[in-house]
Amino acid sequence: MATSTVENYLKHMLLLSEGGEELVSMGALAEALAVVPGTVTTMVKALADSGHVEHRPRQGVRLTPAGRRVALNVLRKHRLVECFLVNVLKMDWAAVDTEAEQLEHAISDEVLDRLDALLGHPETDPHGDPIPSRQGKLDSQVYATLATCVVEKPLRIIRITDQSAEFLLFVEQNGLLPGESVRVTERNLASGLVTAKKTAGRPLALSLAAAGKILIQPAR
Amino acid sequence: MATSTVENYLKHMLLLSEGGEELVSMGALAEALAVVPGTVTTMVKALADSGHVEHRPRQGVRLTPAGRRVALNVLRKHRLVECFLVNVLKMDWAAVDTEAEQLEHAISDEVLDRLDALLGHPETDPHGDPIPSRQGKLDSQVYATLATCVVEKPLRIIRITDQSAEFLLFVEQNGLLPGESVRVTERNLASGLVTAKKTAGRPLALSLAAAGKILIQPAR
DNA sequence: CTCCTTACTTTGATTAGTCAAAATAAACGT
DNA sequence: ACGTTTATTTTGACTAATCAAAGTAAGGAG
Ligand SMILES: [Mn+2]
Ligand SMILES: [Mn+2]
Ligand SMILES: [Mn+2]
Ligand SMILES: [Mn+2]
Repeated sequence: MATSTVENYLKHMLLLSEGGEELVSMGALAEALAVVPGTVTTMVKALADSGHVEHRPRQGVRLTPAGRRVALNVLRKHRLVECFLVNVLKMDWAAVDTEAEQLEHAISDEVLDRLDALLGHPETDPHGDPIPSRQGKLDSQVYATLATCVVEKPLRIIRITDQSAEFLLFVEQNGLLPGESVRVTERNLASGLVTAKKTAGRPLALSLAAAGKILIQPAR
Repeated sequence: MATSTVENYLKHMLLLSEGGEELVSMGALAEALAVVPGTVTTMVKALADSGHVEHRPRQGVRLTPAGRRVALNVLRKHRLVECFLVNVLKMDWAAVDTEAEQLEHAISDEVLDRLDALLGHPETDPHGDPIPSRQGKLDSQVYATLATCVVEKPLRIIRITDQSAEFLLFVEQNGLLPGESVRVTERNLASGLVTAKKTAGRPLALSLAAAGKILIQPAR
């Protein structure tokens, strides 16, 4: 069995390569895993030996099909656990990522399947992040964000791509949860400010950086 | 935070001293944890340094109040998780011990509290094992067993003190679950056989060793 | 009392995962 | 093209947890 350290390495590689086939840089991986770069080099060489990754020295690293399989399974556990914590245990959506970070390594495939059934086979977690299917298919659709969308068109919020408790709390308190309707009333590149407005609410100012973490779709 | 290894050592010390204040032998701990005795000696000395246990060289080891506190919290997690797996996820009661062995180290106190509420604050797990209270109180009542009880009196099954899947499966298939009514029709010390009979069922033969793992109470 | 058995402890080695700091390679700017 | 910056790799050391095997202490059996 893969240790939880190995599972974390593989999962973060998957997240950092977001669908595509690009190489993940050692630095980015070190940053994501909160370890020093030398540690990543060492671990990646071990993961290459065990056939989970392909290591291109001084360029980066890429998951093999075997490594991707493991990573998808861990990510599926992570996101289904988040669903469980929010929908069944009624926990705060800002707190569940930390919990799931541990639980993703502790639940068996058997428990995973039963959780999935209990929850009614959800396709996204509470943050709108897509849940890999049991067969290992992961939705990789690319969405616009509040920083890139057209102004004044009605939008639907799809996903929040920042798991930090602070940001999620901010999003929640301003009613920008996945599923909500919103539109951008103004975007000023010079000041770096975006103004968003819910159908029945006062305008809300966001930095471009923050707006870029809120994925949207044109309202149907 | 205590590592999961430390949590396992402390939990098993608690289980091996069953309520009382007796010293736990190093050999028994090694057996329970499936490690060699030398490993236990080393770990116990470290646990003594961290104030979790008191080590009497060549005699045994005992939990300090601090160590007992940790152990009770882990045991509470273990048994509540078992309840969840059986009552909510409908898993087989013979399989949940293995699952809980991992999960007991991965769930936070916050999740623990919410699970407890979801399950309606149960007092025992699916095997009849008492669940330590949030305040650290553990029921230490001593029960008779099918090997020690009086013959022909009506009994109620309270608890099964063997977590092995084989034994639990056997118990389940013969309807000896906690809560069921039963009586001992015969006990032969020479042959080491006990015969038990449910109100509406044919007689069942058990070894004294097996009968001793089934705790009972006189039916009310 | 002496020897033996048994449980326990010690010692030395191993594996997984990590960091600090030095070494190296590639890219980059002038 | 040359020196500089930056990312990556290497090296040496450390912690937690483990085992194998050798050493030691106590408690009987005679
Ligand atoms: Mn994790
Ligand atoms: Mn999420
Ligand atoms: Mn455990
Ligand atoms: Mn149990």
